[in-house]
Amino acid sequence: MPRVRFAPSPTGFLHIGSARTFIFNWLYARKENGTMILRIDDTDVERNTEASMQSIFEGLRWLGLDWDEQYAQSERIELHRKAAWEIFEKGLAYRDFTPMEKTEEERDPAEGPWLFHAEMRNLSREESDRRAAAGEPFVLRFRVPREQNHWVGFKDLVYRKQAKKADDIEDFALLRSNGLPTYHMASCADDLDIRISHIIRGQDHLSNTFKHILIFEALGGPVPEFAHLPLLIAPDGSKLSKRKHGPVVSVTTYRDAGFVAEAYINFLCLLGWNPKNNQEFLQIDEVRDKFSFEGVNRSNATVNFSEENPIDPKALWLNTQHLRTMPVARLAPRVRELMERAGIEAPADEARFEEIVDIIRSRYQVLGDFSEKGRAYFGDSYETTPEALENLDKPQARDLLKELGRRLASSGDFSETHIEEVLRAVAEENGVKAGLLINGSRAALTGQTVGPGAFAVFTAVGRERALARLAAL
RNA sequence: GGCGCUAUCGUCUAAGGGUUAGGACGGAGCCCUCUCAAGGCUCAAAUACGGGUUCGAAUCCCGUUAGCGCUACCA
Repeated sequence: MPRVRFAPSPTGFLHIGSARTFIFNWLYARKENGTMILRIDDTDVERNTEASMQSIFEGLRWLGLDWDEQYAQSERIELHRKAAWEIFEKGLAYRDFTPMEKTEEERDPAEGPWLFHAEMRNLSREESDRRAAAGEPFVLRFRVPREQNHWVGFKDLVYRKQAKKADDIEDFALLRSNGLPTYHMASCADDLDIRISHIIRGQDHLSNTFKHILIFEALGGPVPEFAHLPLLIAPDGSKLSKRKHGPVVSVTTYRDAGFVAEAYINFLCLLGWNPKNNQEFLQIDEVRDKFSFEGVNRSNATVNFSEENPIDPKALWLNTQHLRTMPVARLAPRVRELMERAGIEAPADEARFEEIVDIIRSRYQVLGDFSEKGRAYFGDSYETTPEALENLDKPQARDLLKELGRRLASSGDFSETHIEEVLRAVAEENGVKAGLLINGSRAALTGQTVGPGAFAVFTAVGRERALARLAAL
């Protein structure tokens, strides 16, 4: 059974690319009956913040996807260190006493790639131990094989066969001069210890994988399977960054814009993956059932946003699809919460509340529409638009609408069919087109010229309010 | 600079030797209609470039170009 992990480093909010990586890990774990692990890669004490950690959890909580085990790397540093020294003891790593500044100077890209300091790589164990004992600072470097034609390879589940000459890999660091493990060291030691079977992550790690394989092998552990995901990029082709692209890169932006998590997950899944059957509107369970790395493509996906349209239109479209089709019982609580925050006194009765939501939801795009365009359906504080006023100001409109109200008031029947009958009768008796009263009703009852069918509007607004609004004309 | 990855409509993508290069979003138009949506129909819109291989290439190979990634004692 596969064991997969999502390993964010808490240096910012939950990035949409990270969210997608989480989702793909989750999809695979759940599809294969595996284990989903959340590992916080918080080894960089300089940049980690508690706030960032919270925002990652906040984002994941909103997405509503779960995990089975959780670890924090910072609590496992001894394990990483032990692993590093194990590699050293096997002769596969060595101490490099070169000061950091000197190393930096020596690395001149124009001169070609830097691989290692020969003197340090060749230092005898005795000399190395002696200098270390004397307190001289060092970094522990991996001794990358230097025989002619040594290749490191693996088969990526998405990018297929990958191979690299060892001579194109520098002797990378395992332990810093302060004794703390580097990312490569910590990550691999943990993956081995936690028995990760599949590493599913962004393609930005594809090149790093060669180093990781070297570490896994040096530790004698099984080398996990790898699946790299194409990256999410901005319309200008650069990678998504908060500094450059602003809030579009944070998942909370979409939550705040009124997305239902189901829709946003759906959108993210479609970036770099497809079910091969042209289906795009999918529930997470369907994606899970259809998921395979075969369906993941290899080129980066552009998130389509601009100044004028900060939200990808396809994401918006998916949101409308989910909004109008998801079980009302699932949608209603979210709308309820929104109403409370907006200070709208919605009906307390849940069945009644759901009825209203169900009637109006099919023309809304985002949750916020319920508290904006939907005000009149839930409470009495709403504005009447100039267009609606025009409809009411048409000759006879107000009088006949009042008359309609009186007739409805005198009847116990408030069904849509009955309302329609009465309305058409009033129109006919007075020699006006039904449209005058139909559009007038909508204007009178909601203050708007757009919305559900006029008779449904009566039901949605409710008898008491509807009659009051007609009477008040 | 070195190494690696990638390249189909504006965007997400399908087609892994033979298709009028398909679908979706977005755009335009028509139909439906009590409004607005939805829905149905139609239209515009793509194989980066150059060479091969082949009877035949979006698909395979090579090169060019472009983008991205790695090249840190960051992750």
